[in-house]
Amino acid sequence: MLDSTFFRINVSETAEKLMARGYQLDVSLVVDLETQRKSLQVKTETLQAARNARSKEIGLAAKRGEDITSLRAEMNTFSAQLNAVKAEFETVNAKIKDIASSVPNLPHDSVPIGKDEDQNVEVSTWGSPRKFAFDVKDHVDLGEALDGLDFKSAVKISGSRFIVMKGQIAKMHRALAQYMLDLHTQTHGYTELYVPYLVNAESLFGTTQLPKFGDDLFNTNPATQEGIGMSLIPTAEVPLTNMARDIIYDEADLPIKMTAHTPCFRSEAGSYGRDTRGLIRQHQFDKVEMVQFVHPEKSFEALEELTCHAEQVLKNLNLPYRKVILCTGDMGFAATKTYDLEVWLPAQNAYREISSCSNIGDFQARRLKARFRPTGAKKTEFIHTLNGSGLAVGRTLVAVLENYQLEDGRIEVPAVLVAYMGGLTHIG
RNA sequence: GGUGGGGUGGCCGAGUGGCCGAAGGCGCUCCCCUGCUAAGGGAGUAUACCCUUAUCCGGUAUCGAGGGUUCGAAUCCCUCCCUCACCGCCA
Repeated sequence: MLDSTFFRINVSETAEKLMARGYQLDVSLVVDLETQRKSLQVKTETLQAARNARSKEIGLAAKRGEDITSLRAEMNTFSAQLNAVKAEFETVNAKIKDIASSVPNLPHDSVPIGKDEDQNVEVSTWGSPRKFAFDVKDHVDLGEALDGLDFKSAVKISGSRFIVMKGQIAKMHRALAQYMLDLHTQTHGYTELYVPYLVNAESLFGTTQLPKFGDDLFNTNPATQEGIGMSLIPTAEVPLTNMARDIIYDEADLPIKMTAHTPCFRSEAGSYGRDTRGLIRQHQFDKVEMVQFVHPEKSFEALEELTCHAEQVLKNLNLPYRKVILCTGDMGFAATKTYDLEVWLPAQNAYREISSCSNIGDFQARRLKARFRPTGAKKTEFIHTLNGSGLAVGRTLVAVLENYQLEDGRIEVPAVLVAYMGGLTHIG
């Protein structure tokens, strides 16, 4: 959610920036509603002040034993008037909130203008794709041959876009997550959290999955009269970032760095037919997520740092990757700036997204009421939130299988994982 | 799942219709006093929004959430959420 002053004072500038993202803001509507809101609020509060004063008088009169029936009657008509104005005020407010919560964040000035992913800009590449002296297999063929990936059983049990992993491949999947957590907690300074996988609607609103992106979620049955049950988390960003909801931190508490390994559940509505083969796009996948709460002046610095933490995993696994900065048209709803890390997949002969690291600025914090008090200051300020995958575990497994495959179909275990695999150096 | 008790400021805790944004205590901040320490005295100490060039002042809202009754609700009524205790069940 953007600050309301963006809609009052800098409307045209705001609209222009949103245009770069492909969002058209109805400027005159916004200005009109804001003007109405302002005058209705003043009106309402003035009437409320009058009502409070009169009520007090009635109380005193009654105490003196005076007759108050006429005063009461007078107040009844007054209240009717107040309620009418109040209702109008609330209607306008609701409209503004609707608009405000569907407007995406403003891109940072350093973000390239562009329409879609084709206009993303490569920042750097690391490592060079290995040359294979044989025909490479993709992770599906490799995993099935090793009896480690069982798509058939998953379809039977749940449906498409699910996986059953077995044996050493299941173990490697676990090893990858463990390794990532250890790296982030032991050398990158994150605190490990274990969090709920089912979250309520307030949390989803706070991290901006709601109200716009509810279709991407798996929901439990409506549990309340409002019809909103709990939802399976699409990413650990939701529980982690909501840790800050309704909190006022001391300035000295910042930065706060958290990581968690969780499954993620996505309905993948609207991606029918894309990545239908293999583990790339699943309804359920594991991810190690990093989240930071930082001082507003430090958030872009923190984005660089957080992205490096994700890169470090790829480097330590010796997986070639490239880093791209997303253009305005390809960024997520809440982000001010996003780096994607794309890992090399030999079988696809392409780089594929394996991590996405974003600075959200104060966009989530405003919804979350996540604030800090600058040392010595009276007023609170919104913190900035950041999140990034470090990394998507399933896709990392894919990358390891494909990049570490041997001609005979066995998989070499990356050096840093050997200890996590009980000393095993090869699978198969 | 059953029965009963609760949700009030950073924390504890008083408050059953107006004088309550809220006593008192703790904590914290500042000041005074005191060789040091300890003790003592005084003042201050929620959040958001509105008004305001800004500050001060002032206004509005918030006592778990939402709705209702009333001229007026922390206080009465309804619904929901959370929590504690005991019982049952149980990874």
